[in-house]
Amino acid sequence: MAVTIKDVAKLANVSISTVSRVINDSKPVSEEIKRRVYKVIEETGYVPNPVARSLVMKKSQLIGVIVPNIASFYIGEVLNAIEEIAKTYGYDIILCNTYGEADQEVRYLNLLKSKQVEGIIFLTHRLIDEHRDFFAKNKLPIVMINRDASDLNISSVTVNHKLATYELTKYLIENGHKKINLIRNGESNDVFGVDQMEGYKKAMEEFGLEFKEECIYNGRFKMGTAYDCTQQMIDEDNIPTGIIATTDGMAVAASNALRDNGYSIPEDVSVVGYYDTKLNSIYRPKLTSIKQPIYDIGAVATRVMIKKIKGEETSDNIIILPHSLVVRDSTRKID
Amino acid sequence: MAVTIKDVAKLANVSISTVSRVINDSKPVSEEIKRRVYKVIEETGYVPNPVARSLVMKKSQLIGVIVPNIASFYIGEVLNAIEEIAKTYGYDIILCNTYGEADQEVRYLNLLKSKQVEGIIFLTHRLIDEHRDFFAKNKLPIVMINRDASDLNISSVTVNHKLATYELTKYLIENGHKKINLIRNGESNDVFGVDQMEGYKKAMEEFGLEFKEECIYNGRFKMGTAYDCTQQMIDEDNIPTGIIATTDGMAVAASNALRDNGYSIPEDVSVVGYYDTKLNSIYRPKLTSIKQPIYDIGAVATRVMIKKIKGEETSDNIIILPHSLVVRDSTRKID
DNA sequence: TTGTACGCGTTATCAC
DNA sequence: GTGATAACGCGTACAA
Repeated sequence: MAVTIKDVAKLANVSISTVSRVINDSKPVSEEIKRRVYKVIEETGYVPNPVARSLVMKKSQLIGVIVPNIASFYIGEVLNAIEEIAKTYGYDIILCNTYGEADQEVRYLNLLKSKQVEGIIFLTHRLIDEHRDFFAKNKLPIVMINRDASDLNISSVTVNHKLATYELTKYLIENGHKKINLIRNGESNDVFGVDQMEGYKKAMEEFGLEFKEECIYNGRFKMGTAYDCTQQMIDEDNIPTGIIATTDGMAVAASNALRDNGYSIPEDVSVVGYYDTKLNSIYRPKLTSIKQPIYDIGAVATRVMIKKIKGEETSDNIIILPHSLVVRDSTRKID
Repeated sequence: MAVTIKDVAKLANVSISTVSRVINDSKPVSEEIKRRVYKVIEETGYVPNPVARSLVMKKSQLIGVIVPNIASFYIGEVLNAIEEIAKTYGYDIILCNTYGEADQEVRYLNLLKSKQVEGIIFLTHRLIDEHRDFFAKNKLPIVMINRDASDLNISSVTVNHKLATYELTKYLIENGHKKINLIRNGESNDVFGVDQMEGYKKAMEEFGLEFKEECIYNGRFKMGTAYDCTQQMIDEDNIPTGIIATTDGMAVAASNALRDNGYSIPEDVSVVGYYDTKLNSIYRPKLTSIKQPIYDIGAVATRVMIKKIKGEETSDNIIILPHSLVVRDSTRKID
């Protein structure tokens, strides 16, 4: 059996409350007794039981994190940040992986709540009614990553996806591209896919290029879907001079599909990615992409979360972090 | 305030104990009362408080997981598996990231213990005395991944790294390679690096090739270190016909270093990886590598953990999962 | 400054 | 079959 506060009290010849005061520094205790208690704690190796503490304090020092897929460079890096910052503030994280399934997410929201987590950091693009129900019914602090949720009165940390996609499209246009296909995330209820399309559309129209539905391909955050979309372009004889993909991974998949069909990047087709993950130090040609402060996104989200837990008013409901266009070797100027 | 068992009892006009019996199905309760209780639970949305439950049961339904870096394809995939299987059995996981620092690992071992986790899945290669101390002093169920720890009487799930590296080396030798450099993990206290060297050495000697110290380069599980090692080979004019890297990522980095110096893969140098992560669907040329059942490693480890938690005797202290050599485009036969 | 006693939400032991 | 009641380990009014 582990040593409890009771044992410490007995050994130090003081009351339980005094021990509690010493370890929490909650009320003044005479130096002598303090020393005595510390000595016993030292000797016995006493560690307060966080479960009992949680029960009475109604605080668990736990933050729930819901993500769609751990095995992604982007999410892994975000998790690195969340975990690191949370630990700094004495919080631990409970990890929930959903494979992007909305009902799974809702289940985890409820499960985490029942586990008494003090807040939930939520990484998803799609929001369904059950999500909204949960948010409405529970005043649990929530921070969304990569998804503006200010309409739900939920804090979020993200970059401006619409603007970023606009810049990406604009860059291609300014480099002579006229036929540009977009592989976006086409899942229903997904604002990310909508943002991308709007950014793309805005740039096209701004430069007097026609927006065509058939240039929009719907993928699903999986490399395979981008490969298939690209194969479809080829099969449909709808090959553009530039392809904008939803993620770096999907840009890579698109590139590989092109290559497997005998096309060269960027000689035949320019391809751009998104997120600028570590993938870019791996794949050749290096991808032109939108660089995002991935670690910072996780770090800022966690700091906002901790502020909310502590009841401090957070100034903004949405924090937009800066992004930048990084031009590398997967794109070229055409005439 | 959340509704408690007390509220349910009152509303259903029964005692607390009866409610407890109903929700846990621990003792017979008359059908009628059961129905009444269920009805109240339904109406109030009552959910048992796991914290209170943990306190009395001394069980937290929590499994701690310690990993060196979340943002790695290998670890991400292992985590996917751990999370999925754990959830299946009603366990949640608390994630701890160490960046491979041993003292950080020890700190987390203690922290997790104090958090009342029921077991710890531990992914590391290096073991120092403080680790052993912890294992000796605590009878908490531990499962090690990727690291034989049977000497510490700790269960582990891994592949046979020595054999795998032997096979990799043998494959190169059989394809005419005589000068083969190994970029291994050279951190102190790391058995993985030792296994690799032994496997490499065994193959070399078996085929009558001299084992030379200067063919061993010490990296550290980071792509950058493999890049540097390779650059060093070039600078030292110690360029082999084949390079064996510690991980796929490091193989890619080595390849990129070679390319940046004007060498082609596999024309000038054959490069092989290890782990066969998703990287291999990305990088070109596709890497020859050792394929491992990554997801299964995590899944099996979690199942073993749950068995240990439940006190079921696990037959083996070490579970070796199969690996296989996958030949792709980064290696070639030479004369 | 210190100690007593209660409560947090459950489960489990005992009576009935 | 059902209901009090004592734990579980801790924080905290309240009293001293």
